[in-house]
Amino acid sequence: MLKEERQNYILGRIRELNKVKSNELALELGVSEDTIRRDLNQLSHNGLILKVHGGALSTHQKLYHYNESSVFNRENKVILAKKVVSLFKDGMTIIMSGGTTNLEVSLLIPDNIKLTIYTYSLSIAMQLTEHPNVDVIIIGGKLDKQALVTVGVNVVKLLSKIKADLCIMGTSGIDVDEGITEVGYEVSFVKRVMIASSRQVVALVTADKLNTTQRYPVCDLFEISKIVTDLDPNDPLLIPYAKKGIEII
Amino acid sequence: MLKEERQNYILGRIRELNKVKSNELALELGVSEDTIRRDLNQLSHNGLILKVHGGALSTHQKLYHYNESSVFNRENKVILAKKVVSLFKDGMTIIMSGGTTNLEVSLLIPDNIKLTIYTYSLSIAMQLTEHPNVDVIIIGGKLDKQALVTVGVNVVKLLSKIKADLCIMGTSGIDVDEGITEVGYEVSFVKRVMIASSRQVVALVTADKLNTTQRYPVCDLFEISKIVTDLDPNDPLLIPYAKKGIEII
DNA sequence: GATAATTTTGCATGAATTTGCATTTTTATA
DNA sequence: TATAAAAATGCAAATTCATGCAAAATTATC
Repeated sequence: MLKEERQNYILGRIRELNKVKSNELALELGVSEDTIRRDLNQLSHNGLILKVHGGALSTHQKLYHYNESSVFNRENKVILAKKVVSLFKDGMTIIMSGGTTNLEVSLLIPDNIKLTIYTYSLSIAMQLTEHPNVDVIIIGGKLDKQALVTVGVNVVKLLSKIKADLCIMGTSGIDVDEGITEVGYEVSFVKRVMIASSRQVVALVTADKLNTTQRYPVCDLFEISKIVTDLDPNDPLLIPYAKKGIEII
Repeated sequence: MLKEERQNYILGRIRELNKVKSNELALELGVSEDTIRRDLNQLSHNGLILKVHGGALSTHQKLYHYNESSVFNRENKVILAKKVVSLFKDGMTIIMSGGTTNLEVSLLIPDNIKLTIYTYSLSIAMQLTEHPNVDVIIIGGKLDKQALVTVGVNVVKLLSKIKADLCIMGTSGIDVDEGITEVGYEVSFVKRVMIASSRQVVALVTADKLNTTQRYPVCDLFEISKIVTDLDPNDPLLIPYAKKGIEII
């Protein structure tokens, strides 16, 4: 058995098990542990695996880890996110805003669906790298370290050139009369551009945002086509919105 | 079960439960409590968890956490990274390429230094959000999920418009005659543009990359001004490069 | 195809790592 | 303060590792 052949076998083994032990490989392949060690060192040297005492691990261990417990009100956001992903159809081009609700959405996209997603959120982009069939396009610009999103004129300029099927937009405030409003001016501006670039707008609204108003206006209710909440679609709180002709999910 | 495997399990457990108890882990994993304690101490030492009497707690309120143990050859990269940050002066504009060496650099930038950093690496951008005085500008584009960097024509177009003081560039191969070379065509192209946009180019070279050549040429040696390695600057391996007039650090 | 050069492999040695246990010290809590 | 659980410490056994070296296998060259 050739060296390369053996090393390919080891790589395959690591891909399937995520780890290998030197002594087991030596037995499996009928060579000395020294040889295995040398193989592992070479593979590790090429960055293909991670050598550890006693064997090796897959390097495909994530460099960054998502910390579920730091998401506020997570259960409700998951309920909401599940409804959102049901709107996704194969081949769609989608713009996603930032926020932890959208982050949950990106976690729940089924593996088999093919999408192109534009986002200016670092966290969402990071999360989407785990999805096998989503093409991610990051909208670059100056990074807001607090919100982990890019902001500024470049973001607006880039967004305005996109043509998307769907805009999945987190909200800070929504009200029957005032429409959708935002805390920050910059974000409100970006969201207006997102809306203009999308055929359909879906507003993500957790119950605590209903009937609240923030400082900066984003858009009137008639500009959005769907509201997704963590409530039952027939909840009385939602009736005024349904009456405006918006589909409630 | 390998030690690292066990520690990964513990980390996973903490992520999902927010806390673990030593005695329970010992039972779950079939090892002594001493071993668990040693694991917890090591993880705690790396800042990944918070060790407490009886077990450990999750530390990070952060949404994403950097996993140091998955970086290959980390000790040497840290040595190298320390030298790199010594080149940073207040007010500089810097372009940083991707790669784990540069990731270590971004970890080690002193808090008091003010910089503007352009990067197309998601991991580096994420890391830099922890720095109080660095303005981060993300170069957007299609995301390469493997390398966690943006690629494509947009990246090139945006890079070519930047004027930076310093370009901190990871390398895949460097050779006295062949200059700097890269594994992938796309990356080699991006690096050429980075170089053209910077007043000074600093090449990051771990010892194992010295005198190796990859498939795609990036630039000749005379185009770079400094080489930073994890070796002693007077190491005989580096003499041929010094003779070409490149400063070795 | 023969021969030389190079690479690969297995083994011996001592060093280093990992682990569990016994003992002592510290901590949490009633 | 008393008590039990947990932690620190030192130690020994088992395993793994790095290194040098010679034999074996592979590759290159004629």
